[in-house]
Order: sequence, then C-alpha cells, then structure tokens
Amino acid sequence: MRLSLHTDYALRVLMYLAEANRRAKVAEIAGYFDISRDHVAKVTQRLARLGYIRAIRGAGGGLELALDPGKIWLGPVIADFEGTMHLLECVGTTEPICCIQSRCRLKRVLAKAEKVQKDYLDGVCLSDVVQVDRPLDKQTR
Amino acid sequence: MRLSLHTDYALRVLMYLAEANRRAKVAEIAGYFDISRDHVAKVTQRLARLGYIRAIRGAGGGLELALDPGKIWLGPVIADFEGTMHLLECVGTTEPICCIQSRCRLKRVLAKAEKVQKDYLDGVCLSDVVQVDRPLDKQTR
DNA sequence: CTAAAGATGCATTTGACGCGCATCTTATGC
DNA sequence: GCATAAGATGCGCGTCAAATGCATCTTTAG
Repeated sequence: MRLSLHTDYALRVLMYLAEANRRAKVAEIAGYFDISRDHVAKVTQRLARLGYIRAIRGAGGGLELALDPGKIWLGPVIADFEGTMHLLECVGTTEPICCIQSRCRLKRVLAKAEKVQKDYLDGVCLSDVVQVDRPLDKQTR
Repeated sequence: MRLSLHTDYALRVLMYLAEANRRAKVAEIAGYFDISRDHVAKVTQRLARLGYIRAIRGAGGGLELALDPGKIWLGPVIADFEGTMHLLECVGTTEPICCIQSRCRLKRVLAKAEKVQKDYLDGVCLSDVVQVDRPLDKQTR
C-alpha cells in the first residue's frame, strides 16, 4: 500500500517547482531533498513526457511547471506514476483470476474502496499542498 | 498499491468459511482456490491469532469462523495483514523523513486519502461480500 | 566549439514476496 | 497409548521489481 519512490519524488519535484516558481535544475532539486540525481532525472523525464513540466536542455536550461499549480491534480499524477492502483488483480479485469470471480462481491467492494480514495485525490491540486506564502527554505533535520 | 497475497488469501479464507458455514480444513480451502497449502496455513495461523477464526488441531479438526460474519469488518482485516497502509513513510510518523516535513501539507492530504479508503472498508463486513443464499460451488475457469 | 544541462540505456544490488520442505505439536479414536 | 489426522512453525531458496549508480548520447546557449 506504499507509493513507490518514483511517485514520491514526482510529487516532491512538482511541489518544489510550484513553490520556487522559477526554472530549476535537476541537480538543484536532488540536492535540496538530498536524493539521487539520477533518480530525479528519470522522474522529471516522465513528468515532462506526461506534460506536467517542461524540461529545457542546454546551458541555462532546467525544469519548470508546464501547467498552473491549480490545474495539476494529485490523483492523475499518482495514477500516472503508480500504474495500476488496483488493490487486487481481479479488480479492473474481466479475465478469470480466481475461481469465484464471476460471483465475487469482494471485487466490487475493493473497486469502490479504490474509487473513494482516487476521488479524494482527484480533488486536491498542487496549489493545495504548497504554501505559496512561504517559499521553500532548506531545513536542517 | 497492491494488497499482498497474504491479504488476498486471508479474505478468501474468511469468505470461504462464511459461505461454507462449517468447519473446513486448510487443504480443502487451498484445493478449492488452487493455491499453495503452506501459504494458506500461514495465513490461517495469523487469522487464528488475530481472533477471526478458530483452528482446531487433530483428527476431525479444521478451521471455523470465531465471529459472526456480520461482525468481521474488512478494514481491520486488511489493516492487520498489510501492516502499514501509509502511502508514504512520512504519513503516520513524526520522525523527520524529508527536509520539508514540518511544513509539508502533502502529508495531511495523504493521511486523509488513506482515511477515506479505510473508513469505507471499515463499513463493509464479511456478510456483505458473501452470498449466503448461494453456497460456494467450484467453477471451472 | 565548448560547456551546461537534460535524456537514455545498462548493470548491479537489494529486499520483499512467494513458495515449498521438513519437522514439531496437538488432538481424536480405535 | 499408539497410530493417524490435522494444524503450527521455522528454514531456505528462487524470483521479481525497485532502487541505484555509471557511462554515454543529445540538445542548446553563448
């Protein structure tokens, strides 16, 4: 039930860019959170391909949000990075997974459980989780 | 975001016992679902220790529900088997995980996302997912 | 042309999960 | 009370995805 590190990093990158409100380099973000540069680079590639951020190559390049923070909803971002959110394999497929599938009510219940969570996250946007009034400052642990 | 096989098996064992409405052996349940006997055995141990089922040793022994199907709620069962349901490590700890933790609003949002799902599952009981009118019959895939 | 910066692929490591085996313990019934 | 049925428990291995770091390629500003 844990989100992957990629999803974690994706959210952090978006939050960083939203609060910074300027172009930022991969190395800068990785350094800020003290996490692997390579990892962040891969996450940002994906964020760029998904259209959440713009990645500008070359000298003076960097990353910036491609959308307004009020238009980036957490639900889709998490879904993009998590792939399937299905609690069990049988949810979201009509393939026969287990022998009671055709009459199993659990499937419907789990599908609903997924939905209530997703619906909530679909209603939260990036500007809801960043504090625009307070810029990001590095804190010592 | 996938539940572990143990959780899957735990739910299936409970559903089987609820529908069968009689004492059943580990081998019988494993055979029914066509899954590993050893695995089911470990899950049933845990279910027994948690008080959901009774495990009777010796000849003529087997497994039976320790509670009424209307008193077994899916939320706690899943939580018991999943350990933590936290979407990110930072949710549910005050330990400093990431450098923005103390001011991070994401944590609260994720905690809420977990809660809405758990609240839903806490309101579904075993008798909601079994079809008492229709006994379990082995189906060919 | 050079340096800055992101893009991409590869190889390795790690750890959780799935799975089966072997053995122990408990209870029934002849 | 012995044989047998059944669950309990621990050990170890195989597998797979996630995490990680390294090396190299591509793009762009100046």
